[in-house]
Amino acid sequence: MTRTGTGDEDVAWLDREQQRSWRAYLVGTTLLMDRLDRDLREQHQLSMPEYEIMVRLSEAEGHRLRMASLADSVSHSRSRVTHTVTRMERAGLVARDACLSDGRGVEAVLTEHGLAVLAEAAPTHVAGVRRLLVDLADDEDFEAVGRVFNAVTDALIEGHAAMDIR
Amino acid sequence: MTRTGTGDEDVAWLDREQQRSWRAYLVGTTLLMDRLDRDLREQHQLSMPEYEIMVRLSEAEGHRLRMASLADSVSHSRSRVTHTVTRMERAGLVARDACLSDGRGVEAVLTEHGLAVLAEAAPTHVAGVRRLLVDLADDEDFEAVGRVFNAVTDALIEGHAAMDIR
DNA sequence: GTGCGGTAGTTGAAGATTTAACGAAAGCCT
DNA sequence: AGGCTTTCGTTAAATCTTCAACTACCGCAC
Repeated sequence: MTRTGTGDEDVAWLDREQQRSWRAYLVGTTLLMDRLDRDLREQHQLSMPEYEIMVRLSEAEGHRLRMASLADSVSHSRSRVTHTVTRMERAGLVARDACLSDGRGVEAVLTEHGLAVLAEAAPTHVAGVRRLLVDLADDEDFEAVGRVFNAVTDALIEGHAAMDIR
Repeated sequence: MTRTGTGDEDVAWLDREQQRSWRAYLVGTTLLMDRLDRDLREQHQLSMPEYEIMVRLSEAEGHRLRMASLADSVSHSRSRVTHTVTRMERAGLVARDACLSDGRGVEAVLTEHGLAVLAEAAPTHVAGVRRLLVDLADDEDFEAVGRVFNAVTDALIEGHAAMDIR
């Protein structure tokens, strides 16, 4: 509002505590994702994005999902999902299937092998998430994390908020 | 402990609420980082990693830091920082300088131009962080995020604070 | 001093992601 | 039916990141 000459007066900077939280989040996220990804790769020859995709497929009807839904559910670009699924297909984790109801459509299906790999990977991955994140936080703090990032998601995806109001 | 045949009994899965928080965090982070990065690129021809590096340099003595410190402070690999700094050097944002006290060392220095670009980018970037994250959360919730990811960082970096367990 | 392990930083190739453009099929409107 | 627009998924190229060497230098032991 006032002017003193530095040019910063109208900028709503973060206060010291907010700054600290923001950086902790940035750095912590970098380290955490890095580590979880590395663990998955070393122990199960899977990347995080691949794992995420397998989880979504495993939860779907018939272990299959249209490419677009898959992309939306993990919030990755369609192109990215195309590439990831191609790699996974090559590894025998998923298969592609034409969509009967829509000539343009393609469905990704989790294979037997994919399901087996997921069943192996899930326990160690979840243990990592616990050990490196969930168990480090108070229950209340972790719930706060959930609230905050649900709000972020709502702000960045149209139609997401409506779904969650319940 | 007991066995019923599904094989899941010894696994400490996340409960419904934890699961929800974890996914919100994953998806929210993906969307948020994507968006902040996109905004920086469109408005200032900068990527998030580049911006992060400029912030660290701007806060350092003489606007300069050893490559290794820079890498540590943003939690990126040294190789990554080498590549990023090379690109930034090409863009005239930083310069490289030999380190006097250590023949192996290299210092990255923020140029005048780099400082000017940062001064332009910072307000809009911070505004985005506020609008898409900080202002969406209760103060207390955001502080919780800070606590959680400080704990994560402590757990993943030796010497950061950890090692008090055991 | 010499040797030796460790650290600093770079390099090039491989891998992953983004971007923009594209062909094919749907949906819609008349 | 015909034309127009949108959506689906893929592709190729550019960009960014990781990975595994590799050089150069430091520090310490002897």
